Amino acid sequence: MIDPIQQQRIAARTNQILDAAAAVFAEKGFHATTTRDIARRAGIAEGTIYTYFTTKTAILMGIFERMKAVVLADSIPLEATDGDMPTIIRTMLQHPWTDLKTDNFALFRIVLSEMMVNEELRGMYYTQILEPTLTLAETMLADHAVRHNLSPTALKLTIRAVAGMIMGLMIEHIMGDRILADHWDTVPDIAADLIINGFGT
Amino acid sequence: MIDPIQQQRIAARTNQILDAAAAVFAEKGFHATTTRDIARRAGIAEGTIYTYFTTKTAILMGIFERMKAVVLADSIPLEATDGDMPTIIRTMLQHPWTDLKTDNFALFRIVLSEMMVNEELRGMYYTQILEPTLTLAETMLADHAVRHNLSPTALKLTIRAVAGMIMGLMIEHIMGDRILADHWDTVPDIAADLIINGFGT
Amino acid sequence: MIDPIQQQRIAARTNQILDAAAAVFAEKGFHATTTRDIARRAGIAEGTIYTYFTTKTAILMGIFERMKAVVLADSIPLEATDGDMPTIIRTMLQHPWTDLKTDNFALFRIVLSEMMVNEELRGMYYTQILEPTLTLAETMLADHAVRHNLSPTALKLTIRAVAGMIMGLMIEHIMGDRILADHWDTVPDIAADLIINGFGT
Amino acid sequence: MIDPIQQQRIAARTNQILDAAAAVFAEKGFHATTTRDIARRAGIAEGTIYTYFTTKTAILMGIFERMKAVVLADSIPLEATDGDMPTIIRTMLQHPWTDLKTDNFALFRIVLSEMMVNEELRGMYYTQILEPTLTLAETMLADHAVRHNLSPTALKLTIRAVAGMIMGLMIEHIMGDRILADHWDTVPDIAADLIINGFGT
DNA sequence: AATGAATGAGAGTTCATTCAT
DNA sequence: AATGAATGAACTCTCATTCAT
Repeated sequence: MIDPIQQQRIAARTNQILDAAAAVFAEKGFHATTTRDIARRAGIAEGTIYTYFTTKTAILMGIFERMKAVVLADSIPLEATDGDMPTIIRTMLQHPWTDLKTDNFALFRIVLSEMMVNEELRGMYYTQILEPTLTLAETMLADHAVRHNLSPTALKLTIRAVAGMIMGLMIEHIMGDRILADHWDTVPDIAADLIINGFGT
Repeated sequence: MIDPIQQQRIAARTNQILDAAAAVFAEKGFHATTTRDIARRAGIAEGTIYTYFTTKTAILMGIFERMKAVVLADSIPLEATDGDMPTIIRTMLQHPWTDLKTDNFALFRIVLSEMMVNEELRGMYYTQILEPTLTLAETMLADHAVRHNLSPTALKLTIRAVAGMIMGLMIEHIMGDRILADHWDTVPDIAADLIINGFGT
Repeated sequence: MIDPIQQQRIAARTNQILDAAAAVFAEKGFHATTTRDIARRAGIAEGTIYTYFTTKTAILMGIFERMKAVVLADSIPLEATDGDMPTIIRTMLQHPWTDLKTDNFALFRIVLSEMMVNEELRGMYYTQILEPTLTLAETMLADHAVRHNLSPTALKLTIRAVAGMIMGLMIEHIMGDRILADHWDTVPDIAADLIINGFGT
Repeated sequence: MIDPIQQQRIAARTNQILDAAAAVFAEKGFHATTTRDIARRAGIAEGTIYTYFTTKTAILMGIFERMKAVVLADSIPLEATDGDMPTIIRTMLQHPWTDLKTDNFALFRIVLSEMMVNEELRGMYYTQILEPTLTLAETMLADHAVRHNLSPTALKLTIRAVAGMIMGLMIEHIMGDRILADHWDTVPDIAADLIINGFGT
């Protein structure tokens, strides 16, 4: 019933298309990219795409799925920090950096763009990535919150603020900010310091 | 040379179109909206749009210009905080909230989406809104940085982190986060507290 | 009933529009010219055009009418040649040259272009200009035909060949032929010589 | 690398579209014809046109190319006249007649019309058809010119007059002249006689 | 499974013409 | 009579998707 060789072939083609699409999307954006562009880049016929994907949007979903896999794979180390607050924060902050320092940055731009507009994609991102991450953080920082008399809601909001900071910094970078571009590697440290110690009064 | 009545009529029609476009864009997104949709919503003929805008994209730019006007008008109070750090931070954080609590939220989504993909719009946002805001903040916090032995670069990065946090929180809200939706009014306080005092160790 | 001042005003406006239209048509062609172009050039409002012309095509007709007036005015000298064959031929050949050496050349291009496609205009040209001219020539050359044993039909065809030569030379000029451009003034003489004496065997 | 079956299919479709376009253009003119008209006439979808032509104008160019091929193919016999003046003239005059006696006549009208207005097309016609033809004639009549003491320039102008006569006669025919229509077959003889012997004094 | 030609709905935009002022 | 904003039909061209081979 399940032919593993078949499956491999399918997976290979699927990835081939996803790679091509990711490359062209990153260059031109989702809407400006035609299925013809994708096919050409993948070195296949336009029609072949539709053997593996029902829709141009489905390709974007596919790209998203792969990104998700990467992100989730990376959140394992977070579970190994074992309670030490500064380490937890630092780890939280450093991850997205590692993931996106590669060429995925341009792609993130596209996915984010489409996410703002496509409810389904937005839902997928929230349910499958953002929410689990936030929940994980809540769990890990629960003790700390108790120690510091932080209400559960306050904790949740704080965590959202931290997560938001990460996302916001990436967007500012995308916007073309030179300062962030020039000191991108030190950003996690600065951010971690800010989060832990505050800016002072 | 300048007929004020004419100008008013032009301004009125322009705004009428902008309002209609904003509404439809917010509902369906920029690409999914047709010029026909806009015309219908505005109660005018499709061709009339092109008396006031050269291009569908120009309408989006027009929307952006109006948003800019609002944002800049609101940044005046920031200059009146007169050096008190907590007040500065709190003011910085509270503004976007005021601006966007209305229906502009959905619109912000669209503009952001297009910004990720449209270089011109991105440039406009960065040059005309983000950069001036960041620069203003730098000026206001310069003294504080000196007192706390913060290098100019560290200050710049910190400010970017704070600004990023604001933007990130809005995006998380857009993503559909219930916690943020339910406690949206207390977010500025929580965020300000986090920035000023830190999360602790 | 007939107010002469009114009529003058109307004639003036009509000509103003016709001048403007002729100029723009000559530059950009009939289809590429918009009523807006014409209005701008004439220094009037777009709507005003329709007080004097029912249609954009009607303007072209108007231009044609004025050209006709010029051409017919010029054919008077032809009647004064008084039978001398070489003079007749030379006169026939020289006229169009005089008319078109001015800026009308570009305009002729446009009218010809539209004539090829617009039956009404074509008919007007044939009935009001070409046919009368051919008939006039037939009358004037009737004696000569008899003397040379030329059948009436042969005469008619010969006349059409001569008239065709004139038109064809103008078209070749329009096509951009350098030789004709450089020796445009001597063309009537060469042509007359060819018609009268022939090219030889 | 070159698949002959593919090429045939492409050529077939291209011609199918060209035929349809030629027919509709001839009926309604270039501008009055819509791509929809062409598609309908060709029995294909509108979009299919654009697999074979980049532009509506490109279709006109394609038609022109085919006309060119016909004309050039027909100019071979001219080279075989072997110096005999009357034969040369007669051959020169008879050719266009053969080419255009079919339904191409209406089409010639359209191409001419557009040529008056479209610089590119005009250039193509001049460089690829008219100029080569004129040059060929110059070569063939060089000896004759010398014998009759005709300067090179006079020869060139004379040839242009003859070529112009042909074109002019066709235009007069297009204009609806009954005489030419009724005696179209004898026109080349009359014209040749006129050219060779002249009209007399 | 792969191809790529064919499809046709639909998009943005133009512009001759109308009409309220 | 003059204006010029408004109109909306109509245009060319694009492109995601289908389907015969």
